[in-house]
Amino acid sequence: MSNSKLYKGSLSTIILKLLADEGKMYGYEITQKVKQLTQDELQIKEGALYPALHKLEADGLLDIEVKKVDNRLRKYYKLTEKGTQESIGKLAELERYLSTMQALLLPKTKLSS
Amino acid sequence: MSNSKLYKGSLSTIILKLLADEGKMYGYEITQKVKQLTQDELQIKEGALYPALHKLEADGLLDIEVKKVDNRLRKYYKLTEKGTQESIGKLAELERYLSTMQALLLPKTKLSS
DNA sequence: TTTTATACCTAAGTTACTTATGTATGTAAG
DNA sequence: CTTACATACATAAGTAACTTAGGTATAAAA
Repeated sequence: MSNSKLYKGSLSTIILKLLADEGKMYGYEITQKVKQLTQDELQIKEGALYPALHKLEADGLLDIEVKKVDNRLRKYYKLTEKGTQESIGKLAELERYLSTMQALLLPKTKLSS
Repeated sequence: MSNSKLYKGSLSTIILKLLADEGKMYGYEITQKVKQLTQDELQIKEGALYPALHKLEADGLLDIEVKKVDNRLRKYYKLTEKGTQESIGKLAELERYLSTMQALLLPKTKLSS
């Protein structure tokens, strides 16, 4: 993948899912976590990530907590209650999409008419 | 789904896959086949389909054969040799994407740290 | 005769990315 | 010691791939 445009539309869902799992994360950490979980297959670009985080925050799905670690700034994000609700819905939608795509790809790979 | 933008980037792969399965299809038939295979979950819009077909043809992946059935025009598309090759690659890429996404969604749904 | 289905088409608008840049600190390498 | 790489944030401009909205035309159903 890496440069495949296939994941378009799923970035915010990925972010919400990671935050639901990890509690709180900062931007750079998210990019590294995604790389790790996907074995470098999916590289979240900073130019995509930060605007996405800002939008999720503006929509009231995320809260920010700024910390200074090693004299470097970190902006930790965590889900609001609304964000938790939204993450559930978005995850369900993404999972439905994935199985829909599976259904599209399977026929004739097997033995159907 | 229906209106979800999640499938962005996968339309041409879907077209190639269907043609690999069915041999030849016309545009309208493709929209109906996708609806049927996905139980109305995924609705290919004509505004997306026809430009995609034209592009695939321009790229030398599809051949056209025009037929008149019931006094109505049909443009049947089928894979060229190049199109067959491309469909294999695109399908592999899409399948890799799907399992990558699965990998992203699984952790913490289970019992991992 | 109006709607629905079949069958094609394109232009304009939108969205969500990529690419390219920029700032700033800390660490490793040469 | 200075250059490159990693960490950590950010935005602006460009692009791709859709959606929306319109158009033409025939046939069947209401």
